[in-house]
Amino acid sequence: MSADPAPARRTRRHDPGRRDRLVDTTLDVIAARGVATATHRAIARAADVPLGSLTYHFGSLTELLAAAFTRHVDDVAARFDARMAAAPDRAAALEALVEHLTGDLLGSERDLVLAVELYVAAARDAELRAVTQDWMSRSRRSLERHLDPVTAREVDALVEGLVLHSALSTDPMDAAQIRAALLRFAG
Amino acid sequence: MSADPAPARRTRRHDPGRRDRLVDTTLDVIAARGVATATHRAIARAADVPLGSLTYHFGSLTELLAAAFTRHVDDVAARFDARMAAAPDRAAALEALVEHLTGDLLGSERDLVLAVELYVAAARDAELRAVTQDWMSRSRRSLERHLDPVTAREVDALVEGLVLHSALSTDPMDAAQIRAALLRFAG
DNA sequence: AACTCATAGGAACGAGCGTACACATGGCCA
DNA sequence: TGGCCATGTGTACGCTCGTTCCTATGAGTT
Repeated sequence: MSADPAPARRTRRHDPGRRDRLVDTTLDVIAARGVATATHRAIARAADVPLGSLTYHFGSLTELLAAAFTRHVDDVAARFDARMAAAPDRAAALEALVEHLTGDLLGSERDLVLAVELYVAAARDAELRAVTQDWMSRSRRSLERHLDPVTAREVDALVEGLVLHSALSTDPMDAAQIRAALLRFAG
Repeated sequence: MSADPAPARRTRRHDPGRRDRLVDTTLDVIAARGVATATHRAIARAADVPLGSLTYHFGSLTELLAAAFTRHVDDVAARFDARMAAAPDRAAALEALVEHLTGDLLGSERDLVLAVELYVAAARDAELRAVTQDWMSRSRRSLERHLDPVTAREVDALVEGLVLHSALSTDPMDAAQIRAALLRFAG
């Protein structure tokens, strides 16, 4: 302990990509301790940049949070759509959906937490709600590659419930139970 | 404007039931503007009591929020269990579930908002997560009056998803669509 | 009537917050 | 080379917050 006080960094002027790294660090902070603790100061500390750097690159904290969640949603939605596009038929699409849900979303503590934190933030902030809605609609469009619109919508709601359930329950459903539920519903 | 400065209330000492009214007022504030705005000061203002009164009756803000959400969950869970108990068979139970969901929960802006705010708060607070888990398990037990445990669990997750969906979507499912989804799943 | 103590009331403290702003720096172009 | 200006930095302001603390009051008891 009591290490040298930041010796390496010094006059790191004109740091290209800092804005990008701030977005990444923001996601890290949200995933680690929740959107409520994602303050300018906490993010600045985690990214090892001065406080003023945040308000220089982002006009407000909400703008930064929106940028972070947008990046995350883009990432997850793209992965999901790739899975759906690669599925040759409806049965394969359902298996790919199970894989996405149990592997990508619920398998990664980080992705699960980020999803719930986004729900949380969106519940009260219109700008973040737009990000959530974008995610929902992209997810539904991916499902509609193989499912009819009505089913796609219902599956989407069920998926949201399973995510919430996994995050809040002490005794969450395992992969086999989730698979059974989805197949029962849409199989 | 510039009305008399609180003329009626004056030396309202020994106010019985104030603790209860504080819990109710807390729910009102949460429903109106979100759990993030439910501060000591906001609640005190809404209840027309001095700030110190809150910390006198509740050791901390979290304790007050937990008391408020507990009261709400008790209320909703009791209403739901009454519906389930009154249903003579499985088909009637499913109709009662639809009624509860579209009428009680989603039909009341207040109840819908409170449900989502509880999810939100529970995501980061262990004490409030216990309240959520209690709600989930009571809801599941009510469903098990007519559904097997596996189905009850899956229906519970779907209901959570439908609640979240209704709260966050610009284009939420209507009662008929929700009924169709539930019946398709468990009917 | 005197006493007591649970309840009520209001002010104050220290901390953390978003944001604004004045100043420093150095890459880039004339 | 010299100067401009986008970028980087550190400090400070004004605000709200949860909580603490001291004082006042009056209902119930003796």
